[in-house]
Amino acid sequence: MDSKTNFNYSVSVDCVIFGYDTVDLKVLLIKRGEQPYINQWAIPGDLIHANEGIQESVQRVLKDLTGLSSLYLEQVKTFGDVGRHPLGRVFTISYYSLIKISDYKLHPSSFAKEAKWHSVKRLGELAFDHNKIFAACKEALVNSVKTKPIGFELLPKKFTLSKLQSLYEAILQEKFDKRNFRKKINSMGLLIDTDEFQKSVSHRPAKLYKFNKEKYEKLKERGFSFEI
Amino acid sequence: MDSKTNFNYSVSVDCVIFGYDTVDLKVLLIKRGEQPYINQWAIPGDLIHANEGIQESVQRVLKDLTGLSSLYLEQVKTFGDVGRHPLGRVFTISYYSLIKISDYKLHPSSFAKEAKWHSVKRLGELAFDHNKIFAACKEALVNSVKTKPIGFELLPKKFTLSKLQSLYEAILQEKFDKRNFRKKINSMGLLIDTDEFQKSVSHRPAKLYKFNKEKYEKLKERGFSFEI
DNA sequence: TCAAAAGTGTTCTGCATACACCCATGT
DNA sequence: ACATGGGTGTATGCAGAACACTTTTGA
Repeated sequence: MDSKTNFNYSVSVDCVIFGYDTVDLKVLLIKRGEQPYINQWAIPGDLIHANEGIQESVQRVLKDLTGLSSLYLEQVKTFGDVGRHPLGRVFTISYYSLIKISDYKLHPSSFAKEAKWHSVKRLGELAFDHNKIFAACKEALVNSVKTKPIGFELLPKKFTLSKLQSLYEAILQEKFDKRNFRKKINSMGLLIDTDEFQKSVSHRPAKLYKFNKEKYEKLKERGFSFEI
Repeated sequence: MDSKTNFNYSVSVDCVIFGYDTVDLKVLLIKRGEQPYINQWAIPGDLIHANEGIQESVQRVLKDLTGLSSLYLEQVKTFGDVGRHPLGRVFTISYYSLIKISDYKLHPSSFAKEAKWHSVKRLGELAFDHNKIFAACKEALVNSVKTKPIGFELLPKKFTLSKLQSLYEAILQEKFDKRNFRKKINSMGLLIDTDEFQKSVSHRPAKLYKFNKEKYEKLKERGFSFEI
């Protein structure tokens, strides 16, 4: 730390953006338009600017790419293997975030030429060490989806209990019993029963619920812990 | 990423070293011998060298300071607020580690003039943003101590069930019922009953146990999950 | 004989699990 | 009328929580 000669590394953020579309957990990837790894899919990211905090930087990347702010953003892990970037020593701080796919439009001012939602089940080989980064972020998502009601954020404002269950099944890759799932959700008392129903479905229409975020915040303060 | 002009940041590792001494959970801090924050207590750390991986770097710091390798090492979070270091943009990747206090000696070749174990209950104001770093690492320790048998690593090879209980109580800041605690530990079947007992204690001598690490590894592979 | 910690079982309660049938709607 | 998913209750087992007395040793 004695001289300026130590200041010769670069630091970026990479942001694994998760979304959900009634079937599958998805991740938003960009196709690289330049070397290295040209034309390969990659996790969106950028170098951290000089006067920008880490989280600010992630939010900028996300906003540039999607026009959206994240519903949820969490730092996961920092990667910095010696050879991970051909141009020099680049550390990358990985985050994951959640957005609603239905809100998403590829943003015109984006730095990415092409961006696409990929099912998390079938990712090919990504640029750099991005497969490792993805795996770490996926694991972090799974962990916090079990202990925080962030899953709700991926659904439309009003949703049915079956949709909620499908979402958890997609993320956790595990089937749940319908009655037990509903029992657990109900016992938490975090849903508001709108008195609306699905329309024009060719079966008995399901009730629509909203997530009661205020109540969750209050319960949390009193030591309530969410668990699925 | 177009030119070398982006390579002007610095990256360090900070390592929160936890130990336990029959009463209290402790953390090893060093007293800074230079500006900034001269004479304040700080979490040991160092800049990452050019040809060194992140984890390698943490291990070097730990070895230089204590002469020991860590029994456990885990990356926690990266800090990089714009103003956190007066000399420039310095990111720090924080780790926590566990060592046995009884094995520890201040290493002669150490870069630290003074190092001392502090009870985690009474830390004063630390250098830089080290109070924030400490808090994050403490939380990470608590989380993994509940789900991995890393607590065992902090005790002598042979220990009594009461010592084990005290350790968990110190780390988790929570009292346990003696019978229920023993029941749970026994039901996991991870202890080897040495047929030895404490000596020259002025009360009924307690049985000594060893941790059965091999068995734990096997059980883990079969899906066993440790939980306290 | 006293002080100090070791050691030991049972009861109760609540939560997770397993499980099968009727209901409302569109076609 | 049929196909499709929506919606509901009960019985069982297991694990966590509460709880008090006897034992062994050194001083």
